[in-house]
Amino acid sequence: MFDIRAIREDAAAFDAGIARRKLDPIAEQLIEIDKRRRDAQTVAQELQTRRNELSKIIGMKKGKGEDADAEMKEVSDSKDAQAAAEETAKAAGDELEAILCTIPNIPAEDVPEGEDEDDNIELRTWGEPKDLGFEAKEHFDLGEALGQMDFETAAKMSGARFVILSGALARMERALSGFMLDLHTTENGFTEVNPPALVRDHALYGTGQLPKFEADLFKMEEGLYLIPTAEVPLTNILAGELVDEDTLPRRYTAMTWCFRSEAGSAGKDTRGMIRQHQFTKVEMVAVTKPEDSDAEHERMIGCAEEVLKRLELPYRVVSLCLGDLGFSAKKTYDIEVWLAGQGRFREISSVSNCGDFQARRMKARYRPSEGKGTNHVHTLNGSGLAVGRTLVAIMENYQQEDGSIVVPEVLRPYMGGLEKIEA
RNA sequence: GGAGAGGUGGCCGAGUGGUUGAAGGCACCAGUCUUGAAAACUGGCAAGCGCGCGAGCGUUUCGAGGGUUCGAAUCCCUCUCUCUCCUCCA
Repeated sequence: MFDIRAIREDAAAFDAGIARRKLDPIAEQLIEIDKRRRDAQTVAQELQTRRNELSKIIGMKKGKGEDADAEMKEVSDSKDAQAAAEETAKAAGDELEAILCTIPNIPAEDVPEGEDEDDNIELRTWGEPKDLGFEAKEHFDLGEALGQMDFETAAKMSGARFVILSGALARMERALSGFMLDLHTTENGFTEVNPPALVRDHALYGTGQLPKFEADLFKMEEGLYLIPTAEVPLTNILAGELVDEDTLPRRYTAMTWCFRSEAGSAGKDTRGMIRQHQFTKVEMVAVTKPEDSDAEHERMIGCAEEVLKRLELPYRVVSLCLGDLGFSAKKTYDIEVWLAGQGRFREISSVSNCGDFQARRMKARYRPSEGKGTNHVHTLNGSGLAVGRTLVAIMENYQQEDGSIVVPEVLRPYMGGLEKIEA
């Protein structure tokens, strides 16, 4: 969401900003609607001022037992005009918001040009894909051979894009969640949160999933939505709040299930665990002062990378190009992990700085220690990491020729000392 | 699912039609006092929007939206959210 006053002050900059999102100029139209709103509001306010004066006079006169018919007539005569002005102002305001809330965030200056993920810029790589010395298998072949990953039985009860993990693989998913949460809470300064997985529409509006992306969500008959990411409940902790500056930054982490209908992704990654309707993710959310969000962004991507370093999984970090940038983000780094079975890097984390875009939508503000007034906070979110995909990465990179999976060192304490997963 | 009670400022909490933007308290800021701090005392302290170059002026806001009235936090209606009890349930 954007500040209409900022658009008024520099319409060209706004249009140039959304042009990078391939959107046509719209500032002029917005300013025209806003002008209508303000003009009507001014008229309504002037009429109200007069009405307030008259009311006081009427009150005084009646108190003294005097006649106030003239004043009362003037008030009733102005009513229609005032109501009309108020109606015009409200309609224009609604119209303005309806447009503004569908415009994506303006990209940061250093977001690279580009159409799609092929144009993302690689910033760095870490680790070297191991030469296994045999032909690597994909995770679903490994998992099914182990008898611990069952798509067919899951489909029987839930349909496509679900999986049943069992035995050591199920335990490894749990181990990964625990490992990640422990890292973020004990070393990275995040507070662990166990939030609701069902949220109201306004929470999704606040983070930007609604109103444009309802098709990607699962909606309950009762009106609640299943969260597509813990970003929604974690960021909404500050919704509607006005907090003191010295309580920032806030850093939250949570392990939750995420639910996505992925309506637009039919045909992609139909096999395996890469793209599921339900998956586990450890999420990080930070809320900062505006001047701190860029540094927080770098910090957060580092927190996510640390997970992969400790798991000794090769990865690379890319900066998303304009065409690949999400709705609410002004800048996003993705981490792509090496998948030996696929022989390529695949997204395992996405870390975004949303600036004040979400904060405006959810009215999350802070009161500066010095100076007057209030400011909107900045919000950031990032996966740390997608647990299911991390499991996939471990299986493919740690696989042995006999189909067994070596358990990464750091996970062994979480798995009762288990060193290798075998059929 | 059934019954009831409520939504007031950053927080708590008074307030049933006429200087109530709203008592009081907490928090916060400034000052007095103090070697310093605490305590005590004094004063200050809402947000949004509009108009104005500006000091500033105006307007709105007591969950949301309608209504009654010259005038509504206060009365009426609808909606929404929260809480309590019963029922049910992990």
